Parts: sequence; structure tokens; C-alpha cells
Amino acid sequence: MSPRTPKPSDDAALEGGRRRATINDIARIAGVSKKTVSRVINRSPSLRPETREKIEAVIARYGYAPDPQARGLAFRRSFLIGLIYDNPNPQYVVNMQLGLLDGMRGSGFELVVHPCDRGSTTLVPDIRAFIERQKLFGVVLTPSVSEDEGVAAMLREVGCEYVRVASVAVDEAAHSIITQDRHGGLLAGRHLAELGHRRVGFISGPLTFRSSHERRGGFEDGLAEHGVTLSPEHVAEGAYTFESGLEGAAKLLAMPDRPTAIFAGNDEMAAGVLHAARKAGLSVPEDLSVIGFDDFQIASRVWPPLSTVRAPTREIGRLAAEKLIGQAGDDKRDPADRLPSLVARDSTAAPKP
Amino acid sequence: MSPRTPKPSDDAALEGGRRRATINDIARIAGVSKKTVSRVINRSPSLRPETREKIEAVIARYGYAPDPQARGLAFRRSFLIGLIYDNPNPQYVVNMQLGLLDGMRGSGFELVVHPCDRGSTTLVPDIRAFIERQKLFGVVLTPSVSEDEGVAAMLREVGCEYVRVASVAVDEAAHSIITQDRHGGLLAGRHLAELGHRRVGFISGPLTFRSSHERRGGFEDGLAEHGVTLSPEHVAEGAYTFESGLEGAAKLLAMPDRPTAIFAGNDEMAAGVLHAARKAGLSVPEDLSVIGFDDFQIASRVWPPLSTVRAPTREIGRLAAEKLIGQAGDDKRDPADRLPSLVARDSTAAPKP
DNA sequence: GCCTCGATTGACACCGGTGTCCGCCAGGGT
DNA sequence: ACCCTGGCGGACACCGGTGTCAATCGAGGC
Repeated sequence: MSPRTPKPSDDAALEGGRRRATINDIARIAGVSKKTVSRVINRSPSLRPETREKIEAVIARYGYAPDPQARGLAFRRSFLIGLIYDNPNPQYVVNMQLGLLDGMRGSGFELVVHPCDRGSTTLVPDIRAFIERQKLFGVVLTPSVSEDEGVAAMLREVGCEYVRVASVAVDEAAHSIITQDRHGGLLAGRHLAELGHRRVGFISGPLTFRSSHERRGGFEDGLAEHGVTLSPEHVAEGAYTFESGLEGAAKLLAMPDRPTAIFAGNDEMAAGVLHAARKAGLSVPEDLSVIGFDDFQIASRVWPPLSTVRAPTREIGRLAAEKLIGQAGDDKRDPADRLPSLVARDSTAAPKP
Repeated sequence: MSPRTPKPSDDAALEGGRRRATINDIARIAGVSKKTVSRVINRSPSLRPETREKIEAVIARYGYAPDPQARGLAFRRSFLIGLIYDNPNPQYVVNMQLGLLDGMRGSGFELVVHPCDRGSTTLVPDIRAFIERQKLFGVVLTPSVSEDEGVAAMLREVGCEYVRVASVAVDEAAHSIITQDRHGGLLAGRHLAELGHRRVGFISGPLTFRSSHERRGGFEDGLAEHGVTLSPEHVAEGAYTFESGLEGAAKLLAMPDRPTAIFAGNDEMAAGVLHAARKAGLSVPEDLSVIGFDDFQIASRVWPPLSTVRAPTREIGRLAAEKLIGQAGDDKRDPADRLPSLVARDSTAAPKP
């Protein structure tokens, strides 16, 4: 036994699968230099086909996979992608993660999660430290951090790839995935107007979220198609939380000319609206129609099952990952997949005459 | 301009913060060898205090942080921790992630997420490839993958640190975090029995989950304290899903001697029970008491707000991370934090006489 | 004052890849 | 036959850390 670690070419261990192959093993066995193996890995064009095939055969035989750490060290960049989010909704976060993983599958990248607090005074330096420490290849930002220009400026400065998921184009196309919240709002407005509602209410998300404005704007567009307008008194400012939905609805329902239908900016708030209606002695949908946004699990768990607008979060995540790692390529899927769609359940109906 | 990359000691860029300090910079500036700097980073005991202080001063001055990739390359191990899960509940996943991040904060580790499918025939090789590719420092497994002995055997074989979060001790203490589901079940049983219920039902999770058995066992214990027994006919096998809760409850409620209270193995199924009750024309809690398990958001969103057993998932995650990275140290917190606790809301009441 | 010994510290190789630059080679022009 | 050229492949340094082992140092023992 040598006092040092295994000998430079301990082929027995390699054959037995007890040791992972390195680029040196592959080079030695294929009878080429490690640089040439590196060329195969990196798809360098200047390689004779027979050389490439010979090396690929050895790689396949030993199940060789390059070490991301060593590669990253030489590249001065890791193969990690960060998900930076401050969205408090677990279902959103998980769906986004699943979508990102869909888009990254087989790419050799891994997903590192990094929740943050947009309100923190150290937001930018914190994220920056995270990126520089891990030399992240890129990051995906979701609302509302995705709407923060300070963060975006820092990302450009440190030269980190990034994609911002947002309601509207907040950056160049190469850095944006647009969630078309406005379209979703339109579907909600159209749905209520088509049912015959003329006096409707809206509970918005926090005004610091672009989606709040987009969903409202789209909602008004959808109503306008049928000549219905949203009265400013029938708008309550919420916070995308259950409690804020409850309070907002309590306020709207206490009005003498209370709305016959309420569009809540997300399902959580819509659940709050259902509770408020129950407390006010109103039954849904007979006395009040309610529609939410997101179509998360909660929408079908409450009573009555909630009509809502489905946001294709997972699909959005997939697109974001593909854009980030540059495989956006030929997208053959139906673009409609990326658009919100209406899910009519039992919480909406025509108003009582 | 040299054709090569920046000169070995471009101090101007360093001072200006345009270049991150490396161990070489610190060594040169402190007037020691890089190995000595390495000793400071790794808290080597054989270092004269004044040497250490001198180097620490330089490190602080330049905000130096060692490169995890380079360190990992030399250590043959990354500073990444994997979360391997197949739990479909988003809230569980997110809470677990948050807990893990709590426990990892400041440790220099990062969290990489890896959902998997326990039913897949390539489960073990897939996880193995993930670990070996990234040379993960360690992984945290949650139910139900945490209960898979094939996966555990592989982890021991590859020499990856791991912690299994499970209902019962499935491994040595060093590799286990026990969630005390039995205690949670006991609280549910005791609660219903104390309210006066004598004919109770239970909807279990999948029998492949240990938690299903533990929650049931504890439930029976709690009932037994008050002389109540759980009749086998009043047990339905569910799948921890809303639909399965709906179906299980429909079955139980159709019985001539239907139970006056139902304990559902988790909140999702409890939500299903509420729907089934409504369809059967029973009101909760007057005609039927319902209690769930988890205390996820959904519990307080449904109507009536659900009595349930709170599982301290985030806290469990923190403990798992601390155990994994060996900082379990002096745990001054109240151990009761790790125990499930009863949350009585409005879905349980005394049975009608 | 000289020697021994444990505590410190440093020189150098190495982890597993990539960038740079140079040499070799065959083929085409003259 | 000679030179030039471009394609191909290799030698070597380097990315930023750590392991090994030897050198150095100061103090205590004689």
C-alpha cells in the first residue's frame, strides 16, 4: 500500500466501477491527449470524425461524465441555475420549480433555490453574494423580485445570465418571459359579463405587483367588451393573501349597492371572499359570483369549487429554463399553452334577476 | 495589453472590487503561503493566534470567500445538499425547503432540489447518478422515498451523507429525523374521544407510507384512552389526495351506522371529506366532525375551518439540515416544537345526542 | 552552549477540467 | 521539389483550492 491516494492509473478500480473515470483515463485509453477528449465533450468542430467516434466509444464504455466542478473551475462559472423568488405561495413555487426542472432535464444543470425578501434593505447585496459565491450560470426571477430594477441592474453588472418572469415586458425579450396576466384578467371579465353581471367588484393584489394592474386592466377590458364598467368604489386593494381577500370582500359586501360578482386577484383571496360571503349570509353563486386566478389546488378544495383563471406556471417555468440555457430552439408546442385559460366551476352563475 | 488573461497580481482590479480575491491574493498580501491561508479557512488548530489574526484581517479587508468549486474539487466533494422528495404536496415541499435553508444558513452549503418518482424502475440509479455527478455532500430524503431501503443501501454504498425524515426510526439515529406521526394521531383520537364521539372513522394514506400506519396507530391509542375503539369497517384506505378523501368519506357516510366523526390522514383528504359530507347533506360539525393532519394553508381556507394536527415540517427541515451538516450541537429549543400539536378550529364538536 | 522535540509554516504536487499556442501533416499551387 | 495553408491534435500552464511531507523555529533538558 502506498501512503498516497490510488495510483494515477488504477485500471482495476476503474474496470470494477469502483472509481469514476476522469478525462485522463479516457485520454489514456483512447490514446489521445486530454485536450482532445475535452474537444469531444465541448463539441469542438475541428475534430476528425473518426477521432471523435473513437473517443465517444471509450466514453460510452466507461460511462464517463465530466466533473461539473472541475469544468466550472476552468470555465469560471458553475453549472447551477438559481431560482430567486419572494412569492409566498407554495403552489406557485413548486410549479415553477417543476417547470424549470422540465426545461433543464438532460442539460447537466442543477437547480438551486433561493427565497428572498423583497423588502429587505440588503436584497441586492444578498442576491449578489449568492451569485458570486456560487458563480451561478444564471438565475430565474419570479414576481415580485423579477420586477425590481435594482436587482436587474446588478445582474447585468455581474454578468450573470438571467430571465425575468413577469406580467409585462420589463426587459429585452432575451431576458423576459411574459405571463400574459392581462389576458387572464380579460377572461375573467368576459366570463362575468357574459353571465349578465353589470355591477362587479375587484380585489387586487398589492399595487407593487405588476400583475395586480395587469389583471385589473384585462378585467376591465373583458367587461368593456360587453359594455360593463368597473366602478372605482368597487375595487379593494388586497395583498394576495387569504386575510386580505376576506377583508376586501367584507368591505365590498357591506356597500348598499354591493356587487353581484367579485373577481379576486388570486385563488387565496377568492377563498377569503367565500368566507366573507358566508359570514354576510350570502350564498355563492346564487347571491354572489366569485372568480379567482391561478387555479391552484385550493380552487377545487373550497366550497363551492371555484371558477378561476388557470395560469400555466409550470409551462412558464419550462420556457424560462430553456431560454436561460439557450435551448429555446424550435418550440413546436401550441403557443396557447402559455396563455391563461378560464376554468369555470361552480362559484359563478348569472345574477339573480 | 497582454494576450493572456489579467496578470497574476492585478492589485488595482482587486482594490477596486472589480476582481474577487483568491487565496493567492490573500497569501501574498498577508505575506504567508496559500496553505496557511487554507489553514485559517479550515480552522486548523495548529496556527499561531497572531498569524491567524493577521490573515483574518486581510480576509476581512478584501471580503475574501473561498471558491466552493475549487474547494470542492480538492475535497472531492461539493458543498451542495440535495433534497430528494416524491411528496406531491406543494406546501410540504416548500415548508421542508424553508426549514432546510434555515438550518443551512451561514454554512456555505446550497440546496439543490430533486423531485423523483418512487414508482420508477430507475429510481435508485437516477438518484445515484444525481449524487455522483454533483458529488453531493449529502441528501435529505422525505417520505415516501425516505422509507425506501434500496435507496438507503445505495447511499451507504456511495458514501454520501444522508438524513431520512420518517415517521419512525428507519435507520440509525444519525441518519433519522422522526416526525412523531404517532403522537399526532394520538392527539386527534384524544380530541374526538374527549368531545364524546364513540363511533369514529379513519381514512388512511397509502399503506406504502409509514405515516399512514403511525397516524392510525396513534389515533387508536388516543381513542383507547377513553375506551373508544376504531372498528375496522370504519377505516377506508385513501391516498393522501383530495379525491381519495372524497371517495373514502362517501363510503363511510353511506353506512347505516355511519361514524359521527372522521379523522382524515391529511388535510387534503379532510377537504375531500367536507365535500362528501356536503353532498350527503350532512353539516359539519353538527352532523359530522372532521379532523385532518398537517395544518397546511388549506385547513383554514375551507369551510368550516378545519380542526387538524399541526406537523412542524419547517422545524423538522431545520433539524434535518443541522444533523446533516453536523451542527446539531446544542439544541436549546423546546423539544415540544418538534412534536405535532392539536389545532382545534370549527370542524369538530360534540356529537348530536 | 548543544541537542531534541513539538508546534508552525511552506514548497510542491494534485484535484479534473479548459485556454493558448505550437507542431505536425496532407494537399494544392508554382 | 518547395512553400504555404488549414485542419487536427498535443504540451503546458492555469483555474483556486487542499494533502503530504519536509523545513524552520523557539523552548526546554542536559
